[in-house]
Amino acid sequence: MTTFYSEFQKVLLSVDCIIFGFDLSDSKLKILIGKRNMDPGRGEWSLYGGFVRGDESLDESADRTLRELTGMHDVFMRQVGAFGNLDRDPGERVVSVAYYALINVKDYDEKLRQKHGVEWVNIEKIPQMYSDHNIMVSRARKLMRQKMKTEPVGFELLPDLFTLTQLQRLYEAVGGETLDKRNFRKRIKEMDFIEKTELIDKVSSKRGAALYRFNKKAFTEDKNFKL
Amino acid sequence: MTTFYSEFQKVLLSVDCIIFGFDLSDSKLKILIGKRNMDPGRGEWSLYGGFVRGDESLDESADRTLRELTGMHDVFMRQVGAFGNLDRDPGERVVSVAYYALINVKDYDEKLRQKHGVEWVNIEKIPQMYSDHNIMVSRARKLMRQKMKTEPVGFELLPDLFTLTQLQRLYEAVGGETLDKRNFRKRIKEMDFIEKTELIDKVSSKRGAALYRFNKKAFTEDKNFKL
DNA sequence: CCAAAAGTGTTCCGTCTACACCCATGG
DNA sequence: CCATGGGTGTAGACGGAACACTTTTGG
Repeated sequence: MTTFYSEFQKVLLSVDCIIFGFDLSDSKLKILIGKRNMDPGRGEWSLYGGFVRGDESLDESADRTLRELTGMHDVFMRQVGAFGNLDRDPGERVVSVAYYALINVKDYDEKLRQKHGVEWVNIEKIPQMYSDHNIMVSRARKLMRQKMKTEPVGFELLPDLFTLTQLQRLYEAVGGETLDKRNFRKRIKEMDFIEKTELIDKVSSKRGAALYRFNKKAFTEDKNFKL
Repeated sequence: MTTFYSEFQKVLLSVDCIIFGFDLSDSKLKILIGKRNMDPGRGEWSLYGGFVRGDESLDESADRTLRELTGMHDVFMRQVGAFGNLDRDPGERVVSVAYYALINVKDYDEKLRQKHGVEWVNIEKIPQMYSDHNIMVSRARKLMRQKMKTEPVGFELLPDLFTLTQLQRLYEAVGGETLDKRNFRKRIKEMDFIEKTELIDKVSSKRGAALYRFNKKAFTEDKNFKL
């Protein structure tokens, strides 16, 4: 390979994933973190991450890392940014590119989760983490909240079929404030791409709640979203 | 130095700067670009950039790069993101972190500009550029627009003293739509941190226009912005 | 029979938008 | 004296926020 820039120093590149999930049982937004099992920083809480290979783009590396952890593919992911302070890694210099992902918790194989030693932690109760990971999380959260408000990505955090109350609880968890039920439902009704099905969910309530579905196809043609 | 991760491949890191300026003479938003003077891609239009040194953080590297080009410091800069597609650099692999900056055009020494061979180009008329630089610009522009709407950073693009018409033209250029003069001024009047001075600008009009100033101190105490 | 969640409209208020004329001055 | 940009207020439309009761059914 031709080398044009040989006089410059190279650095190690890693990706770190902020994996958001929505816990339907307690209506809390959570992320996956675990105890670091390598030096430096062994034993500290940490995001799941890995090094970027020479044969993959940053996005591909993030995809692969997430797949390693969860076995899932075609997951909604967005870059948070690059983190490159000199002191961010006590060993040698590592620049890390953070990504956030939105996954449906129920699609995540519990076995895999345990194997990797990660757990779902309430976004409001994230412990002190390794290096700059807390900063990554707060930046990711801000971006994710912004995205959720302006684009229909919240459905990535829910099952294919969901009740309106579940959807509302999700938006409440993300926005950090309770919402008015009637106003919320009024807005939903105006979005044709959120379709009511004939199915009834009898788990979460005695009376039963209508199940809804996000029609991605209908959205691309439609295009008006605001929550 | 202790080496923890020696088995992983390292990559070259660069920063690229999207430098926004507002041209008061034609009320257009512009960025600084030049013809690339190194291989690969010699002669193609390109953002100004440079490689990250081993002894500086990413933010510091972006600062330094901007200072090299403009001689300016304490400039408003924000990271756009990391760009790391495999094919983005025809030579060897280079991952680039893009930053955007907002500068007051008149603070930029014309001699320095010519020395570096860069010019101000209307944001609406950016030519095809080297590698993924066009993508960087469009991403930067989106972030910058968002920032301008929600935080008082537009003043970075103007002289310390400015007329309301200049401010309005700036927001029109950024938003891509003309604004109503009376509504615009009404909003300004509600922001106490935009202070009217006793000074009159006689350059841009015969009658003369009041000059305003952004009071940064008053803002941090105040905190309500919406344009 | 009652606890618990689902479902459903209307009114009010504040915000945003549209809109037109007089003023001051340099040339 | 007129062309040019500076400066000012109001009314109507619209969208967002507040708000309470009935329904269904499992236990």
